[in-house]
Amino acid sequence: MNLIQVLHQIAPEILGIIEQRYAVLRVVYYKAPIGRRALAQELHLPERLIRNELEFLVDSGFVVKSSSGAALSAGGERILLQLSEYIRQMRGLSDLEQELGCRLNLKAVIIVPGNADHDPIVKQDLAKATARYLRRCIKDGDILAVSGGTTLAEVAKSFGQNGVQRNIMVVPARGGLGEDVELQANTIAARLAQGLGGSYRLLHAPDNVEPHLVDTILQEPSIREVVSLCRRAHVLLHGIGTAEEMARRRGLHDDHVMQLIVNGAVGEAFGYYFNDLGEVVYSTASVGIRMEDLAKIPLIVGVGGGKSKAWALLSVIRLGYCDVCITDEGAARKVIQILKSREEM
Amino acid sequence: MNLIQVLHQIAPEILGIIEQRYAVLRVVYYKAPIGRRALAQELHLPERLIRNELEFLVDSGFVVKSSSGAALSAGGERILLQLSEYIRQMRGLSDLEQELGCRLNLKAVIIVPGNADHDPIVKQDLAKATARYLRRCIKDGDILAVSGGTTLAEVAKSFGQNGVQRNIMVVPARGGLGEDVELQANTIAARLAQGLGGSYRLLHAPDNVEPHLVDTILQEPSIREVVSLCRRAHVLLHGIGTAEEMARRRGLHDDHVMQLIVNGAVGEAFGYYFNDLGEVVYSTASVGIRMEDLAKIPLIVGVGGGKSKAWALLSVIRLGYCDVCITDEGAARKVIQILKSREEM
DNA sequence: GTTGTCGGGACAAAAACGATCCCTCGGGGG
DNA sequence: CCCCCGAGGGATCGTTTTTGTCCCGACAAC
Repeated sequence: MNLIQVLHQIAPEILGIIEQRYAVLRVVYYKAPIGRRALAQELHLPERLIRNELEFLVDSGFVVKSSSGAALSAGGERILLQLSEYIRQMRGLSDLEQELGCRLNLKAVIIVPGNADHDPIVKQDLAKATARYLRRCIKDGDILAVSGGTTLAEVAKSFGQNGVQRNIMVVPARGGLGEDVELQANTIAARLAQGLGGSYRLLHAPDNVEPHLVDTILQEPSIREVVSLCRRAHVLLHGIGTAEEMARRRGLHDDHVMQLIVNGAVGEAFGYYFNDLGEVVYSTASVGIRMEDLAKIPLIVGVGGGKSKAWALLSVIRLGYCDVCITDEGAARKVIQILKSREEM
Repeated sequence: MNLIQVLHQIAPEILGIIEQRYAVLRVVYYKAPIGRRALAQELHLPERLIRNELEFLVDSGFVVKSSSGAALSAGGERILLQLSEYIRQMRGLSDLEQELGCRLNLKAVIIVPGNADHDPIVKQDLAKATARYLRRCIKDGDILAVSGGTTLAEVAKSFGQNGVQRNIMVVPARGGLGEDVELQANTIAARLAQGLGGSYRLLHAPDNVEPHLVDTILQEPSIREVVSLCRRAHVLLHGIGTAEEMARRRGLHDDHVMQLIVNGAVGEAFGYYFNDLGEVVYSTASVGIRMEDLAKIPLIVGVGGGKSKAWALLSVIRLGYCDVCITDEGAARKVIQILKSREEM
């Protein structure tokens, strides 16, 4: 029995204290400089309590205050990092990771605390965790294929700049999709390449294309080349989204979206829509990576958080083409719950 | 940086909570069944607080209440054991053990939390730790020699009964001394033998004997045999006392005692009185083990707690004939302090 | 039977908390 | 250049929780 378990039993109230203090630190870190009131609103805690916490943190030297609000000191950032590891343990996330990995046959699972549906900061944590993982597993000479979406955009943002030039090629795994340039695979590929100190290619093609045009488009040499790189990727990083979200981003009509949902579509990946058993219920023609290419990619990393994405995660993982899953506590617990309820049936 | 250090920084108040809860558990364990008021008095805490603590502990199932007071449940004893290890870590006793071991060239150091001078329960903890250590290191066929004193009496008491018969011989390392039968080496040897499941011999001789009579007494076969066993002991366990305490127990006159103290005597072992540098300043003739026999004993364990015994401990250890030291936090910190102040000089 | 201590109930004092105020100040936008 | 917003700090005040104390009936030991 380790210290955390003992504490759980002998002094359960302190875990709340720690989590609260951790929550404050974390928000200050991500939102610095931030004032008491904003902090209180963010954390749904009374302002006075925030004041006490801040006072303590300032006295301890973890937080510095300026006229524009509170920010973490260097020591604060250090302690936050340390603390986050123990928070994971406290919530039993290490165990949860093991359980998920075992049940779903994954090479690795990384779970960050919280629920991205309710707390936007969790998405940033997720992104940071993904960035850390990527930095660790990408080797020189690798080709990294990336998809789009808000989560991966966050990953790219959290990457920062890496001065060291490395021989890494980042390619978008899908074409252009929807409106927001920040969420495009192209944009993300470029950002990630910067962050990793590598180079990148752009895929100048729409993702959503008339089936009979796919072959024509692929004859265009610049597109062909990128797609071919993509299919030889060593690592594929893709954001996992709900079917509905993806269908809307693709600009499908409302009734078409409804149709998908009625058919049980919960997840989407590279133009294929799955039900929660991992069966394809609909597919759109797609420039970029295709299902049959996935088998050849040594490492596929799926990223997605929030309880609402649990079914999507499950469906994508069930496909068997996901080796590493990076998600959050909300989604992970829901997935486990779904799996357990299925066992009982 | 481990969890405890992180907690120290991020939430120092919780260490207090833990220590307090631990203190309650410990007292309940040693004084069961005990009531709120007695508990409050013992711990110097307000009664109401004790009530809250007890309520929590009862709800958690660690404590059971009867009409005669509170007592630990099986789960409570388990958690207390677990907790004590972490308390050691919290107070940095593991580090302290290492430091002492290193500075004084000891094979092993065991330090229990607290100060036996102020809190009698610490002596019981010390005894329990000693018992645990003995159980671990005594092998079949060993001869164990023991001295007397209050601390060792406590060790014997805490040993309990061990049903398993083993081939272990316990012999007293010194003769009879003073009045109280409970503190005699003979009594303790007998008790320890029972606890260890071994056999014992008694040394029917006074410890304090006229010098010219020593040889005569040693001619008595029953005495000779025990002393000879003693000198071939594999393990020697001796309680460390202050020179003054031992001199008084030996029944020396007040002015003689004063003389000793003026001469710098701070520690005593087997009839020899040392100053704090480990030099012999006085010796009485002694039946039983002698200084020159110590070198031949493979494992010498010294036990003693309380800040007041720091100098005695230091003097005995400085002799070089102590391999393992079992003491408490109060004494250990004082010893370190003494050593450091000497370095500065 | 007396006595001491047990747990539990009750209650006032005190402290902590929570929700708002107000004031001052600095920086960015008009 | 000035104004205004949001920052921190301090203060108020009713409410809730915690704390300190006392008392009571019960049980066990003497």
